[in-house]
Amino acid sequence: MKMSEGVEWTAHACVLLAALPQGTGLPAAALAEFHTLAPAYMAKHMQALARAGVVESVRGAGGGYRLARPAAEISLWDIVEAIEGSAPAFRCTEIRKDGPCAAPAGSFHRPCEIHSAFSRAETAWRAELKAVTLSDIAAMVASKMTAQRRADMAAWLAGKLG
Amino acid sequence: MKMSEGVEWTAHACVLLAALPQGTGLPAAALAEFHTLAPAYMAKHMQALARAGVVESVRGAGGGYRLARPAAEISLWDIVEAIEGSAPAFRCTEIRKDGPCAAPAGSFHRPCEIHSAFSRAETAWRAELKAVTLSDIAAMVASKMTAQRRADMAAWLAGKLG
DNA sequence: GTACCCCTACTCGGATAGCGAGTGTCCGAGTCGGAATGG
DNA sequence: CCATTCCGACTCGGACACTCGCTATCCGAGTAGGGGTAC
Repeated sequence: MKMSEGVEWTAHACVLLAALPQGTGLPAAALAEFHTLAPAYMAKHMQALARAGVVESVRGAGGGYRLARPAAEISLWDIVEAIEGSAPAFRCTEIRKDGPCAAPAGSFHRPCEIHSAFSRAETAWRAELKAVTLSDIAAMVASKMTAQRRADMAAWLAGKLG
Repeated sequence: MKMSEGVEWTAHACVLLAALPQGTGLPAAALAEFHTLAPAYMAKHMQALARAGVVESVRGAGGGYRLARPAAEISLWDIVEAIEGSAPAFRCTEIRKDGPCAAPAGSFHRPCEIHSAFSRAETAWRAELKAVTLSDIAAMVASKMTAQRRADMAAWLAGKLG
């Protein structure tokens, strides 16, 4: 029951993208460099985000990834879904339909009580993630940022955006 | 991001134990047989529940597993924690402390915004699971059970508890 | 001077190894119950 | 008939292979941008 490391990587990368001027992006190598992460592996995760429609990819010189829609319309759940998929963590295999006391398949009240309890829990979990958008996080991060770090970022971005 | 199959297995097994007369139990082999599951693997999972204090084990002839406390005091979260451990699914590795724009380690507002958002989501998830007890599930299952199945179960249990 | 073409460099995308956690099984340690035995 | 002892069977517990998915990497496909050339 552990989440892929890629979720953390891409979440931070998307927050960085959200801080950029509208319409601009960064290549995967730069997104990895910003947090000192393995470039090839970061590239793989960004592909997943592109497939899911969270970011758009631009090939060729000066290309890279940029958010596919405004940061206020991208939630943490969108990122989790892109990396991990939308399948629930708890998979009900309906084991109650087998065994010496099993009733005929159609006679059960479905879904089973255990399954529905876990479904409720996951729905609550997803609701919390859907309530947090990239713009929320970017705003909070920006409000806590020191002037020094803000200057460092501006200088670094200037070198990347050319 | 998928949960161990053992959670489903042991959850159903515990509901069965909750339906038994107070103080009585069943061996792991019987718990597996009831849902046609691999006996050895079920035994392994029941060991985890015993280590976590959710069930008590009794060795020797006529022994087996029984709930360590009343069914109303055992939640689904207790079972998940026993099988999966209590570590959160999202592990923050603090990647923000590295990179060309990283500030000194102590200067960050902690925890990071992404981390706290995932923590809130997992807290909500756990709260839902903690709100559901074995007695809740057992009561719902019992209320939906047909007379035929109730008789089958009584006969099967008589053969096991014999 | 301008328009066109080509070529280089850059970036994404998918295909390919490596590794660790979950999956699945088995055999030894420990214990209870009952049968056999002697008083 | 009853108490004691011993034996057998049963059950848990941990140690041992195996599989699958996440981790990590590299190379090919495709494209933008700039320099060169012809008009």
